[in-house]
Amino acid sequence: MSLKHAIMVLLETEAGSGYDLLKRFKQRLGFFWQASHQQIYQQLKVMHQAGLINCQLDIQQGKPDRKVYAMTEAGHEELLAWLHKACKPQKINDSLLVKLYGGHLLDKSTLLAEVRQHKSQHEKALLIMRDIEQQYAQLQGAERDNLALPFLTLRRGILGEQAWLAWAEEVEMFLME
Amino acid sequence: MSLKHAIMVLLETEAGSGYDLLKRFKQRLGFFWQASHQQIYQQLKVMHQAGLINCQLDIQQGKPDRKVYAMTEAGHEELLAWLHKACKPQKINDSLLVKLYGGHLLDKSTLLAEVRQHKSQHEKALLIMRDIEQQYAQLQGAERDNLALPFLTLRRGILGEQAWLAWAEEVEMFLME
DNA sequence: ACTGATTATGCAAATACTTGCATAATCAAG
DNA sequence: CTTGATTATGCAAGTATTTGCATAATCAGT
Repeated sequence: MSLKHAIMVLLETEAGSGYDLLKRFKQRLGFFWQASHQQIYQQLKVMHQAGLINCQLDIQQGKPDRKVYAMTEAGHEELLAWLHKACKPQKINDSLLVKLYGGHLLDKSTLLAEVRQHKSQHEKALLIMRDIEQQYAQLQGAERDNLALPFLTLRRGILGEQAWLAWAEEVEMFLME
Repeated sequence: MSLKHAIMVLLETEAGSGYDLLKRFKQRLGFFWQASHQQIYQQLKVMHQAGLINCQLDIQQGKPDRKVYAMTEAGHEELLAWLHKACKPQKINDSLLVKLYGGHLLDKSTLLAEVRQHKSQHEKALLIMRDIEQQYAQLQGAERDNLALPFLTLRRGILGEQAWLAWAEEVEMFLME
């Protein structure tokens, strides 16, 4: 399982609470790793018990206390071991394609409507990524160098979305006939 | 959950055993829906209990008996209901990208080796899909028309793999510096 | 003052998926 | 004649994820 390792990649750079991590997932890994708040909180508990991370209570008035987690030496070693081990190819489970495969049971206009709905989501995602790409383009020196790898993961998102949209045009062409 | 619905899309066209379905998943939906034999057998049992499919024993000598499943009326209705309902965007969890994001903890040559390993898998997949595309291109008339939607799902695979490989070149360029 | 979004955490139950094991026959190749 | 691949099915246990519920304060807008 790799939610554990995704969390550690984020904690390695900076300690944080479950809620912090939820936000970091959305902002930084969201295009290629999606995790819900329940997954994160449950996983943090398990990882804490396993000694991969430690926890410091940040007592706040009024608000519930924040639990700030940080990597332990054992966690760091586990992360490095994972990084050195080959990872499996991504598992793909895309219900839109299953639906399209069985689309002869549906009329074209229904399929078209759904494809277009998905298309607008992908367009939105692409715009956001393009925006981040622009911000990166304006960086210089060490700041830019430090973000080289995250930038490459962003490029994966951009190229992936472009391909999705190019495909959607082929689908639209067919369904509008 | 949609494994259920993927199975129904396959059973709708033709009845089959768990093993048949396993093969159909690999050959037909494999590029966008992956299911293991345990998943399929367990799911068939559940679906049978729920009355979505029925089961006929095909007694064979020597070999274990085949259980041949077919759609029931209730299953057909459930499938149609699912097809008419909008589906969620695909959930993406790609550990290679998590690894790359945290790649500053690793040396470039290690990352490069892993990316190249994945690249060869994607190249292989693309070749297979290209081959099926060629076979489709030679079809004519009704046979071709019947496969129009499966062909579009194949196109998704091809465009997706091409984008993946284009991205891999950017990554290699950076990692070879 | 109220409403709804955001911050912040969590339990419990249900559902889904993976891993490891297990059986057992047929068939093709060396 | 034996080895390994393919056909064919499944249990049991462990791990992971989803869904629904629950609490409670702050902050911005109306």
